[in-house]
Amino acid sequence: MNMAEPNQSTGSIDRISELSDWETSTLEIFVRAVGLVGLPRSVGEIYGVLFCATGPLTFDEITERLGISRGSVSQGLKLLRQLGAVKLQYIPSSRKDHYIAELSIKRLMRGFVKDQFKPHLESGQARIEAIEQLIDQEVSDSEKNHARKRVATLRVWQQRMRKLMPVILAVLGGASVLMESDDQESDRQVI
Amino acid sequence: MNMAEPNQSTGSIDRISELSDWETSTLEIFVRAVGLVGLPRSVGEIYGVLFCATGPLTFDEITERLGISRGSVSQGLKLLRQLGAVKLQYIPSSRKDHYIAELSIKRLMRGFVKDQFKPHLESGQARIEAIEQLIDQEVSDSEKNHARKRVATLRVWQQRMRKLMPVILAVLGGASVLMESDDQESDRQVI
DNA sequence: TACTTTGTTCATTTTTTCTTGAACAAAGTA
DNA sequence: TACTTTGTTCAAGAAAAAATGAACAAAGTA
Repeated sequence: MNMAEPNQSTGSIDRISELSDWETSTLEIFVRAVGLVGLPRSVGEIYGVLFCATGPLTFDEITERLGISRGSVSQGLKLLRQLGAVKLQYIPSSRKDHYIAELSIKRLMRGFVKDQFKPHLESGQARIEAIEQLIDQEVSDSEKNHARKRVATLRVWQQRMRKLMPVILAVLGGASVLMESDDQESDRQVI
Repeated sequence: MNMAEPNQSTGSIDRISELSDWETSTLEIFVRAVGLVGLPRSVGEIYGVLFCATGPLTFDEITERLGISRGSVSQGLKLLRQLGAVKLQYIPSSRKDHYIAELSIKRLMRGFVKDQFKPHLESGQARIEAIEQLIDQEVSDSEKNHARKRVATLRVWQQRMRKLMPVILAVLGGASVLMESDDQESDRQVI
C-alpha cells in the first residue's frame, strides 16, 4: 500500500498550486462524487475548496486557488447555490461576495433531489400517461395486453422511486436507524 | 397540453424506424433515466427495446430495431449484463444469443449499486484514510484541528451512505413501507 | 479443412460537454 | 459623470465521451 507519494501527483488534479496536499486529495473525492451524478469537475473543485477552507472565500480566492477561469467559477457557483450546496455569507467589511460550503449532508442531498431528481420523476409521470394514450390508440389488439403490462410496471417503479426520496432524506438526516445528532455543522456561525 | 402529436417526433429519437410509437416513447424514458446516472443513451435504448419486446431478442434484432451500430450494441449489452439488467436466454433451436430485460426493479437497483456505487464508496474509504495521514504529516498545527474536523465530516457522510444502500433496496423491493408483492415479473418463463 | 455465422474489439470519427476569456452589466466611489 | 471593482454571459476552442465499422476471434457446419 504505497500511499506515501510525496506531492500532489495522484494523477488528475495538477494545475492546482495554491492548495496543500490534503486539500488536493479532498478535492479529488469531490470531483469523483460530482462526476458520479453527472456534474462537471469544476463544480466538484469549487465545492471542495470551500469545504476545505477555514472561512468564507471570495470569488477571486476561489479562482486563484483552483487556477480555473472566472467563467467556470461563476457558473459553478451559480449551480452550487441553486443546489443549496454553497451559500453566500454576508461580510459587512467587504464589497465582495463571500461563499461557504453547506456541510449538512441532509441539506445537500435535499437540494440535489429537489433540483435534479424530482423534475425527472414528474416529467416521467407525464410521459407514462402519454404512452398509455398511445397504446390505447395505436397498438393492435393482439399486443395491447402486453404493452399495458409493461406500462403498469413503469408505473410501479415510479411509485417506488417516489417513496424512496423521503426515506433517503431520513437516513441521511440521521433519523431512527442511526443514533447521531441531526445536522452536524459544528463551527461557522452565520454572522 | 398537446401530447397528441402524430408521429415519433418528440425530438431526440428519430433514426428509429422499426419501433411503434409507444415503444419510442418508452425508450425515451429509459434514455433519460440512464443519462441521469451517467450511462450512454445507447444503453438506455437497448434496455428499452428489450423491455418493450414481447419475447427474447437476438443481437441482430436489437441493431435492426434501433438502427445503431453492432459495436454499440455489443458494448451496451456487455454493460447491461454486467449490471444484471439484461440476461441471456437460452433458446435450444437457435445458435444465436437471445436477450431479455430484467424486470425486477430491486434486482436492477442492486446490480447498479453493486457495480457502480459500492466501488466508489470503497475507494473513497481508502482516500479518506490517506488524507488523514497527509494531515498528520504535513498540515501546520494551527490548521490541523480544522482539517481533522473536515475529514471527520467526510467519514460521517461515508457511514451514512453505507447505511443508505440496504434501505434503498428494501424500499424498492417492497419491504415494510410498501404493501406490495416482492418481485413482480409476471410473464416470461425461464424456459 | 474451408466456409459461414455470430459476436467482440478497438482505432477513428462524430457528437456532446466543459472550459475559456473577452465583452458586458451592475453597482459602488470619487 | 467618469472610473473602478465585482461578477455574469456567451461564442469559440478544447477536451471528453460515445458511436461507428472494419478487422478479428470463436465456434459451428459441410
